Amino acid sequence: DKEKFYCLIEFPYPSGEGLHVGHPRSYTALDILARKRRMQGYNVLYPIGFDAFGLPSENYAIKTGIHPAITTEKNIKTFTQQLKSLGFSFDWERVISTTDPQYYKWTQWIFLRMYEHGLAYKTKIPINWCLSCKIGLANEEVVNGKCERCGGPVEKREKEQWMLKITKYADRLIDDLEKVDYLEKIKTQQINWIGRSEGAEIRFELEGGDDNLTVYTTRPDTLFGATFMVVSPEHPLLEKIVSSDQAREVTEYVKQAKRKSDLERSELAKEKTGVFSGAYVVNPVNGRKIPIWVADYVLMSYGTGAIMAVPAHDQRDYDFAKKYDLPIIEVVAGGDISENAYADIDQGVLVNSGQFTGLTVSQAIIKITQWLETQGLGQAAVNYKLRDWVFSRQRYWGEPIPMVYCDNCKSTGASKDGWVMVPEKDLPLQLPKVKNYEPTDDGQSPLALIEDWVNTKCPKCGGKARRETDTMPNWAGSNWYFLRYLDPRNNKALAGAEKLAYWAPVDWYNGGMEHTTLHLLYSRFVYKFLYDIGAIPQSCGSEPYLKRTSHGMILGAGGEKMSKSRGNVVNPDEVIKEFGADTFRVYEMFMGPFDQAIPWDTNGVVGVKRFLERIWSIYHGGVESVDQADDSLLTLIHQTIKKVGDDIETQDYNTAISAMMILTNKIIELGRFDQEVAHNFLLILSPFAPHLAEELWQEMGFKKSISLEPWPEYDQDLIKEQEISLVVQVNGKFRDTIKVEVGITQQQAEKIALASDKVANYLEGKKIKNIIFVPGRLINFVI
RNA sequence: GCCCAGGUGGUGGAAUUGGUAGACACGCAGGACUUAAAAUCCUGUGGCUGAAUAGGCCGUGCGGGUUCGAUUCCCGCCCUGGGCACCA
Repeated sequence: DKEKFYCLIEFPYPSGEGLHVGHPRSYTALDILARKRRMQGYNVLYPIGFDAFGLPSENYAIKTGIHPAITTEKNIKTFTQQLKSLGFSFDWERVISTTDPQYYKWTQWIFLRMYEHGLAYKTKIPINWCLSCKIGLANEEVVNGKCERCGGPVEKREKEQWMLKITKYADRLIDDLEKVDYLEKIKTQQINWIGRSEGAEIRFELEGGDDNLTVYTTRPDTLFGATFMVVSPEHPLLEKIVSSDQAREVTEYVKQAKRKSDLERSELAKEKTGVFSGAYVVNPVNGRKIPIWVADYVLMSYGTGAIMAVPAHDQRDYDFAKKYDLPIIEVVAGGDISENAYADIDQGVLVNSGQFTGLTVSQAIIKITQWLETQGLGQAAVNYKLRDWVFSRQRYWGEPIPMVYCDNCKSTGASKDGWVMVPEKDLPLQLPKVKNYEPTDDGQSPLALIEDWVNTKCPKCGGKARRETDTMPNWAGSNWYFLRYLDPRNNKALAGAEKLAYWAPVDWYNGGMEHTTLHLLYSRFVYKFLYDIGAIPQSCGSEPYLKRTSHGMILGAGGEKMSKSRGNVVNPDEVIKEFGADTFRVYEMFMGPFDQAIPWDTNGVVGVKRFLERIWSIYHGGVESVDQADDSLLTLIHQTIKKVGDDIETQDYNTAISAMMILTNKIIELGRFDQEVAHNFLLILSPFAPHLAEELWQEMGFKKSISLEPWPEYDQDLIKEQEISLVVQVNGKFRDTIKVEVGITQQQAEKIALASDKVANYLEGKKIKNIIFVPGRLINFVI
């Protein structure tokens, strides 16, 4: 009947390098919170697990021939031992690994439900293809447009991939942010990533052909200013419309674009490139003939892959028009288009726009869209930056996608596209053993070579069928892991309804800012889907995480990212061995503001070590233990209880520790303390330095663990200061402070302030024009 | 190029409904203890000036602005970190 509190950290990928000093930053922070919440009487869940599918294990297997499962098991053991040495209060009974078939059974189950609901589909999309290795590459493996393994050229190649329709949830992923308590910057990043925009789709007739070209624009009001059209090099109509005399040039340009990575395409943004296709469209509003260009700054993945270029009112179009000497027609007055495009939408009036001339931009957007609709030339449309999620990988070390392809079912119509689901009773579809972990020459996963696995019976018609050989990305398992913790051994469901109803959603989730747009968004999507199909009880609500905070990265000593190649990696085991687990924990919390990146500094660890040793000595006769210590210490301990408690809630761990250092220094300065101070200090210290606090607690004669004691309350009356020092300024410059009673009035303050010699010096012979009094803060004489 | 953060002493940082800039810690300097060193303890420590723990001036990335008063708010830049899919 205790109130539940579910706090969560992002579970680690158990890499071969072992625990990084960055991992414990987040784990310690929420361990402090978990311990405080337990002391406050909550039923706390603080679980840990391993996100163990992934590229590094697979690459290691390719290099050494050691099965990824073996590597993974070994790495998990190392991580477990390292995590345990830091004294985190994780629930070790609930440990999960995404590579466990009993776990990924449910990852596969979720995929099947998505397929059933039309959210999983196959389509052709471009992937990175290494021309010499003849395999598909992850973005991360493409470095400066070259293959990371062989250094050879990489190009884009179309490949059939499973996709998840996250775009269907785009609006809800934005709107529901109102229901949750995330750091504002996290919400902003997500909203910008989803990138909802409203505009119009407009059809342009191709000159001398039956086809038409549809563009998406957020500025339909500038339609009269469209002087050319740009299609992306991947546009499906391009081949058809290109004129014979431009064909060679266009083909060459498309080939070049294929070689460029997306990063390159964006880095070369300053100098725009493009070629004329030789074809024209007709502007529906004025019948003007408009040339069609091809340029790689237009992406097939956004909108329709084609834009109407309005150089007068879009800077990129402007640059392009200047470079290729294309006409620039002003249709919104208010700017100076001789220098730059005029893109302000809040002011400006239409010119050169026929019947729409004279309208404001916002009026024109509505009127022109309406006009397009009545003419059958286009309609209002919403677009998102967010794209559907590519869900398949041509890799071995991932969850097999539980789908079977059956020609027979396709021909009979039993399956529209030939794909048939593996029945739930056959899950988990286990990853078979292979001899070779390399993808095949034609870019298929290594699973494709295992004939007796690939060839199977169709679950629907019993005929010959072939299994899908792609596997899922590493995000598949990490999207829902927080639900499995609630019921980790359940083999009837991903988690039982009662357990879900009790524990879900997560109350506080902390993770890296780098996961804001991928993991965090993907997992919100998956959770919403599970909620929609009733796999999660209604009472849990439609958001997985009520609160989301983020920690900054820990960098190497020089402020650079820690990496093997830079040789600036700090091994947590060595720090723990030399300084102890509590020092390690407290240092990581003390080193700087929790949400910001910060360089590691071994010198700083020394200060924390001294702090903890001073505490030890206080409790070992270093100061006198008296019946009742000074009032000033009593005030300070209560102020510290408040400060530490508040700071844990706002994640200002560094100032909480600083407050405890101040308390320590005060006790040493006084040379004495009493039982009340001694007890309370250990209680508030215990979440930060659990080993030390527990040891001292036991030495004081307590039998029960300090972690089971209640969190101390502070006394409101005791923390109030009776006297304050009021700042006296003359013309805004600090001149003196005066000791005054808390509730002093302006008249009294003026009197005391004017009596000060220092102040009088500055006021002598001057006329006081104004006096500003801020109660409890300052008094300022303006002369 | 786009989105999100950040820039304060020798170093990590503290302080924001606008109100004493530099808490706490590291480092450094001086001292105590020691045969000596380490550890520990004490004192000092933003810069310039000054005999001064008297006073003065300067000082929170840069340039402007608002204000009695700006690290904090506004405008324009520069630099660093995280993310990226040129988002029309």
